[in-house]
Amino acid sequence: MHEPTHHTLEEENQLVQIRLQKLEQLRALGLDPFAIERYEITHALQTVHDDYEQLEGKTVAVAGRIAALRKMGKATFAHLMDSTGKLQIYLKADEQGERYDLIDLWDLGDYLGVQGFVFKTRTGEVTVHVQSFTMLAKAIRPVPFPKEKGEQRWYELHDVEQRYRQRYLDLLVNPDSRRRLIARCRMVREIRRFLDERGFLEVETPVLQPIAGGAAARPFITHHNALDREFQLRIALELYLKRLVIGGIDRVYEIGRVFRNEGISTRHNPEFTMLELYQAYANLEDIMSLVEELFHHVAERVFGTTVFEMHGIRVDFAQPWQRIRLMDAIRERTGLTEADFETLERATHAAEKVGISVERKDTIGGIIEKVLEKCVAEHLQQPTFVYGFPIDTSPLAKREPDNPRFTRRFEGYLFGKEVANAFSELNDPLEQRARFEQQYALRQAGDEEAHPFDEDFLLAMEYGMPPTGGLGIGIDRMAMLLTGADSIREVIFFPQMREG
RNA sequence: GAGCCGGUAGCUCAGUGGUAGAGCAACGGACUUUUAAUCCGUGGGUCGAGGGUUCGAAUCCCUCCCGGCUCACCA
Repeated sequence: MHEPTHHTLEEENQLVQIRLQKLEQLRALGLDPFAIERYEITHALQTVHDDYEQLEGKTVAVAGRIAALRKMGKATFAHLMDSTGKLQIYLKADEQGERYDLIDLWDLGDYLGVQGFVFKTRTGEVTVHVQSFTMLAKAIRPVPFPKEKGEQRWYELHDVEQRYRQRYLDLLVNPDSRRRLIARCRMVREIRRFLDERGFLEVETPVLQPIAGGAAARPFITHHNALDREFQLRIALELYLKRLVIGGIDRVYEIGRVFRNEGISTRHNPEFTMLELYQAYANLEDIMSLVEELFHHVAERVFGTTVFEMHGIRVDFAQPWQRIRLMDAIRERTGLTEADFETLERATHAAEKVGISVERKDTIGGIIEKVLEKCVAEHLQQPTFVYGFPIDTSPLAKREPDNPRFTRRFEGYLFGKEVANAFSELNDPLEQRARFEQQYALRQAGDEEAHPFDEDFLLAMEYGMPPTGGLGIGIDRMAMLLTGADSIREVIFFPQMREG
């Protein structure tokens, strides 16, 4: 634990000192900006542009941050910014009288409320001719608003570290960041809307779990003082949602944070957002259709198009996804066949032939999935369902009836990256017990990420679980692909950072 | 965890052994339809931190911190 660092503003630089002095002057004049509680606005800034025809000559009240300030003697122009956009304001000295000098106490970043009439300058820009104004709050640190001309920007906040650590500044001054992060929020909203329309119930399940199961990953561990026992932070939503299906909630989903105690990279944040849904009486093909419709819906509703492009590849979510059996995809790309993976020895040999190093803990299925990741995934640019995953890496999925080494499981790929994972859920409690036992054996053999044995979940399944289709989607990854972000940190407001 | 690159003014960046710089921002002045406003002037720095080499270090060496990219585990 580190003691928090306390700064005193007196120690800060002259830019802060000057703003503090301006604040004092305002207070001395009885205009303390921090005493203001409310300012009644008639319009958001963008709506003044949108409704200019009706508003011309009319009086409006608007508010926002000062994002640009151009004082030219006895006339002053400024731009206010709010969450909808920007609007220019105009003040004249002879109309304002003594109050005109208050402009000298304005800084970029301050909040201003103004009342005035709407007009267009001779260069055609919609502007509010200010009659009265009030400072609503003051920024005592300089906000790095860039210089702008049209779409061009100068002196923009580029420093990646500062953009992540002080995301509020990034949001204020970098429109691309703002658009991308808001798009992610709207995606989540549209996913909810899509599922709600189809009769799914959104639920919340425990984050603190006795045994974090449902995926292969190392958990975070925490401690409950009153119970004096250890809990793990969830690594997946799966096993609790299935308990709810057993409890009669036939269509259920959760969008929630899960936690995996693993490395941080451009594609990994220790806490990330998962969507998992379960639909009783649905099979794998039903879930494929659901995924197709979900992406179509989100694309259209959030981005207004079904066509997306990344690195020169165009995809269209109005089209059905391609479907290919995993072992067929591997054969197409490597020439390796199912027979090459019959035994661990042969599978190891086959993997090494295509340049993949096999670790001791790898199972046959693990090796097959490595071949998928290394040799096949990058070719799956168009939306594609790869189905028929090995049984030993899919301990919660039903077997394929005619090929028991593989399961009724698919992964959805897009632009070469995995975006969805779905099973026809295993609902046979006897087989589920046997699968957990296999995972337990792997764990005993040193695989820390093998699925834990969950006796309480088995108990639930023994009371009867319907045939069920299930789906998991990494929301952050989905947001990266649809917004064209190269790093997961660009689609998470506050990504994990080391202590700075 | 490994390799490569980076950290200099509020912001964006120059500066590779010899007095710490530029643009924007700030401050003072001029300017009543500007819009990267313009013009004149002024102030502003723990050069990520610590140690070392040297007459002299932002610069060379070592250690550490933080970030980026690539790789490995994974979603």
